[in-house]
Order: sequence, then structure tokens, then C-alpha cells
Amino acid sequence: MPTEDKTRPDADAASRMHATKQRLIGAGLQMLLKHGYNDTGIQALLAATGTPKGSFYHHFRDKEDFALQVLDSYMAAVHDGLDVCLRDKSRPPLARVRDFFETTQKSYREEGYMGCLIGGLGQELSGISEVFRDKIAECFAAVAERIAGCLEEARARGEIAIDCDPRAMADLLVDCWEGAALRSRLERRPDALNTMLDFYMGAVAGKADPAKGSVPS
Amino acid sequence: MPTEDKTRPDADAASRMHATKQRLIGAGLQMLLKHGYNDTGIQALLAATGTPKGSFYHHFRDKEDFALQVLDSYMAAVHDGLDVCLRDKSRPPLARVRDFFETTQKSYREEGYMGCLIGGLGQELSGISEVFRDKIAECFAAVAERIAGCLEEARARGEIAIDCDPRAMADLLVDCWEGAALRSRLERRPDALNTMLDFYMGAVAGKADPAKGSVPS
DNA sequence: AAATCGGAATAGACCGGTCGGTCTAGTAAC
DNA sequence: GTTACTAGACCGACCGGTCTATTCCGATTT
Repeated sequence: MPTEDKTRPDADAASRMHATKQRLIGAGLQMLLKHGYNDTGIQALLAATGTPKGSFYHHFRDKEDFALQVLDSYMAAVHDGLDVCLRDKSRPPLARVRDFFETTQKSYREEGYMGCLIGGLGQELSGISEVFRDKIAECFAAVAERIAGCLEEARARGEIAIDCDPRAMADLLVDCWEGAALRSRLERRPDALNTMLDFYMGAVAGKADPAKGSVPS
Repeated sequence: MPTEDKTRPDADAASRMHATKQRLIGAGLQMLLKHGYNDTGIQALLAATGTPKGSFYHHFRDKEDFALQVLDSYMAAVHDGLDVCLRDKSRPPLARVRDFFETTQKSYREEGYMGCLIGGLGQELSGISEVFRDKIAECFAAVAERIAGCLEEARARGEIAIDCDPRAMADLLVDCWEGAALRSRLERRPDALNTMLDFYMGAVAGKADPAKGSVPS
């Protein structure tokens, strides 16, 4: 059993969660993705899941608490994806990063190109809620941190420029991804995501030190 | 007097517009930027501007019509910025593009880092309103189209790779900009915007054909 | 120039509906 | 028996939007 990062959302939490709460969070994810926060009504959520109001307010303090828990559940899934894609240290680190975003892109398609929940809630709420602003900044930071780990590996292997800052490049990748995700939402197709990924990968790999072999150590 | 592009929002419309309507649009821009669409109330707008309800519904069909007109006004300002920054054909085209985004970044700061109205409304509404989805896609397209013109120039001058597609690269730039704008909104500082711009400019210029001089014609 | 007219714009009371949230009662599970 | 959960009636506040009344102001008429 691996040592768990306590700051990371518990991916196993769902299994221990009451069925009603799980249903609400699942449906809430879909609704928040499509409608955003302010256009997602508690009543509509309850109607969609056949849940009485009392249950909702038993499991959640209020609407904000609910959305934050949906976000936690979403982040748990993202971390699962990162686990799967970035784990295999025998593969080139850049390929693993690319793999993660390609997997993510596929999941966007499955949800009807609604883009990224973090980006969506971030845009809608960062102007009015410090709680959400901090929470969402944390989410981006957590993802970027893990990407940065891979970029650091890539840098050590000479696959990207030695003088680049992995954390800054990871933040940049996440940012550009979010922008492309918005476009993919507008167009209801993944093209912008692919274009962005190609461009980024080409640019960072293109600046690698050619003197170093691709698998030096 | 230059021949006007009829598809472009009329930058002069404001001067012909009724003062009350102008006030509403001005205040609406601030409120929509900060609060988004669904959290911007008509009542709050009227209270903030000291306008009675009758006036609002005299000038605007409904809330949607109002937001669309605010968006038009915002786009007119964007096109003004493009006019100013991209006009001077004696300057290197990439520098002009960069100039535009740096100017835009400054305007973000003046508004308290609320990011881009187009991106904000796009995220919030593209899932629920075809009208807004199409409108916002149009806005992005219009900006990208003008950027693409500059990139085409840069390509002709050998300042970027000959085999790159200026329109695709312009779309990409706009997308990444929007992503960085979201981050700048979360962090309330412009760093992400600058990093993104540096990266993009470095990447496109880095792929230029070195055989060509920087000012061939 | 004065009187008149009519649409543009202002003014705000008012409406039904929905919002997030509370409360009390009943039921299931341990 | 006690706690966890379900159930839904109910609440005040506020939402976007309608409606009627009034005022403003330039054009028209005389």
C-alpha cells in the first residue's frame, strides 16, 4: 500500500460515501459542468436525483459546501488520471504528460465537451468568492505540481532545455490547456486542445539541448 | 476616412448613444466582468446607476439583449486596441501583436484583474445558451482573424516558419491568452499573461527560417 | 413665437415564480 | 433507544419582467 499524500483528495472516499450523497455529487458534477454554479439550482438537482431537500441539507452545509465537495470529487478523478498516466517511469516523461492530457481530452468528449470544471467555476466565481478563488488556485497548483515533476525528469534527461523552470512551464501548460478547453467547449470539438498540445510539446522539446542523448542515465 | 468593416462593432456608436443607455452599458461591463451573467442582477445594476426599471426595459429587450450589447461595446474597445497596435506597418508584425497583448494586459490591471469578459461569459454561458456560444465564438474569431493578418505578414518576412498556418497560430494564441487570463484573475497579478506571451513569441520566432533575413522586402 | 402634439424616455409599483435555506415529522438502521 | 437519514411543507428574499402613469423635448402647426 503506497504512502498517501494527505493533501491530495481521497480517491477512495467515494466507496465509503453514503449512496445518496454520492448520487448528489455525481449529478451535481454534470450540472455544474454544464450550467455553472449560479445557474445550478438546488431544487433542480433534487428533482433530477429524486432526493428530498432534507437529505441534501443533511449531507451538505449549504450550496457552497456542496460545490466544494463536487470539486473535491472532480479533483480526485484528475489525480487518478495523473496516477495512471504519469506513474510508469520507464516511459519518456514528456510522453507521459502528453498521455495525461490526451486522456483528459477524451473524457471531455464523453461529457459532451463541457470543458474543465475547475476552469469553469474559476471563471464564474473567482470574482466574487475568495473561498472558491483559493480553492481553484489550489487545484491548479496541485495539478501543475505533478506535471512539474515530470518536466523535471525530462529536464534531467535533456529532453527539454536545461535552463527552463519546470514549475513555471507546468503552470503555463495548465493555463494554456484551460484556454484551449474553453475553445473546445465553444466549438464542441477537441481540435483546439490537440493544436495546443502539439504546439507546446513541439516548443519545449524543440529547445532541448541536442548535445545530450535522449536517455542519458 | 477609412473604409469601415461593416461586420465590426461600431466604435463610434457610443457617441451617438443615449446617456442613460451608455451609463447602463458602462456599469454593466464592470458588473458582468466581476460577477458574471447569472450573478448580475438587473435591480443591482439599476441601483448602482440610479436608473428606474422603465428606462432599462426601454433601451433593452431583456437581460440577454443587454449583455449582448455590453459585449458589443467591449468588442468595439478590443478592436480599437487592435487598430492602434497593429496599424503601423513599418514595425515588425510580431512586435505589433505583442504590443496588443501587452496593452490588453495593462487594461486588465486597471480593471482589477478581472480577466477577459469574452472568456468569462464564454465559460459561464456556452453550456446553456446557443446565442451566447455563437456570439462569443464570433468574438474570438474576429480577434484571431486580425492577429492572423499580422502573422501572415511575419511569415512573408520570414520571421516565423514558412510552413505554419497563421490562422491556426492566431487561434492558438487567443486560446492560450484566455487561459492565462483566467490564471491572472485567480492570482490577481499579470505574471501568467507575461509568461505565456514570452513562451509563445519565443516559440514562433524560434522556428523562423534562419536563411531569410529579418526584413527581406 | 406660442401652442400643440406625439413619441422617447423616465419612474416605480407590482407580478408570479424561483431561489437557497429552515423546520418539524417520520423512518431506517444499529 | 438513539442516531442517521429521509421527507416535504414552508419561508422570506429576490429574481427578471410587465404595466401604467408621467415627464421630457423636439417637430409641426398656426
